[in-house]
Amino acid sequence: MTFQTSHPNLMTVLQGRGIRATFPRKAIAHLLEQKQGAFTIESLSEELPSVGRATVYRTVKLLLEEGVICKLAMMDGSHVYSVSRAGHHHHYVCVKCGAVKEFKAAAVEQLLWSLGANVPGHVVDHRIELYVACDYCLTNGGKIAVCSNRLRHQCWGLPSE
Amino acid sequence: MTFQTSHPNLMTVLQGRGIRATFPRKAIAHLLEQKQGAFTIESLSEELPSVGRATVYRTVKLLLEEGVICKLAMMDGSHVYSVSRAGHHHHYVCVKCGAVKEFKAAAVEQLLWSLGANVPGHVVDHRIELYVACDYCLTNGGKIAVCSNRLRHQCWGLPSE
DNA sequence: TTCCTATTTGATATGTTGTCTCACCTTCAA
DNA sequence: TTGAAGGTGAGACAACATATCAAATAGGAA
Repeated sequence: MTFQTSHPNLMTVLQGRGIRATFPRKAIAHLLEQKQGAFTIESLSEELPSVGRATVYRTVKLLLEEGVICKLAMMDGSHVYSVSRAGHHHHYVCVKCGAVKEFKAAAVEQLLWSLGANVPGHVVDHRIELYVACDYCLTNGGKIAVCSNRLRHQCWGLPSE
Repeated sequence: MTFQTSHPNLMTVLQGRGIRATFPRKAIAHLLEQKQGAFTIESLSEELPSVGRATVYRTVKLLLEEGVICKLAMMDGSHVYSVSRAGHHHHYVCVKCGAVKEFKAAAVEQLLWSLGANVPGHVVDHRIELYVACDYCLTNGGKIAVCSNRLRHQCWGLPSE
């Protein structure tokens, strides 16, 4: 398993791909460079009141398409975003404080590949998320709540007969 | 990998858990027993015009809490539901026709367990979804579209430095 | 069977999240 | 410096989901 934290200047990377460096984009890119955990579009919008809501949505969509941020599904189905600092990777998310960490694990890809071989059809993509209670939250009683009611059961089936 | 298809009478199971057998619930349970693939709340609502929309939402929520259906995240972040026919399991979803199949794979659980051991904190839950183009869609050119624009890249990071 | 009450329902209001439109503004190459 | 292509903000609109509340119902008690 590998963790990555460093990343180059976002706006420079985007300009290199032919994307115009407008004021809102620079502001968002600058903000994202400092983000450690997960964020929502609304939180971005609140932090940048001078940027229109529609533009925040548009820019986040652009950044997703460019692969510099990731969209994560929380346990309750809501979404958060996080800056993508590695190549293809997966996430673990603290269900209490919203902290997101990336991990890469060759074993995961290997396993998915072998699962894919058993699936009738052609595997196009996959999604893996680990939901955790992080060390900080465990030792602090989970007080830094961001996403309180996200801890819910899903996919516990009927007893098969 | 194991596939499961049979399931007991839904409403009976729910009654056994102290849930009242009202007309709308019976209607929804009956419909779900016949569902093979994924469905949305709107589609359920259309199939049951005599049941109020709010009640469909409420009942789906109830069934989720009871674990008899699963909520699946599609690649574009939208949601579909499917009847949960096994115990803990994962899904593969056809991104063209929306067909959903469950699978169980001990290897997955084993791997996730070992990943969890490397994660700082306590793993609470996980989510795995495989997105596929199913056999039917591959041989039929994917014409039975349900979820057309769901085939999109996610989580392709910046080159790490 | 009838009655009673807690639960459930449907209609509708409201909230949340995201997209669309369009007049105006900005970027950046020539 | 200039002009065209592209981007922006405000607000309308759309899709999806929850809250409210009077009326209806399920199902146990009598």
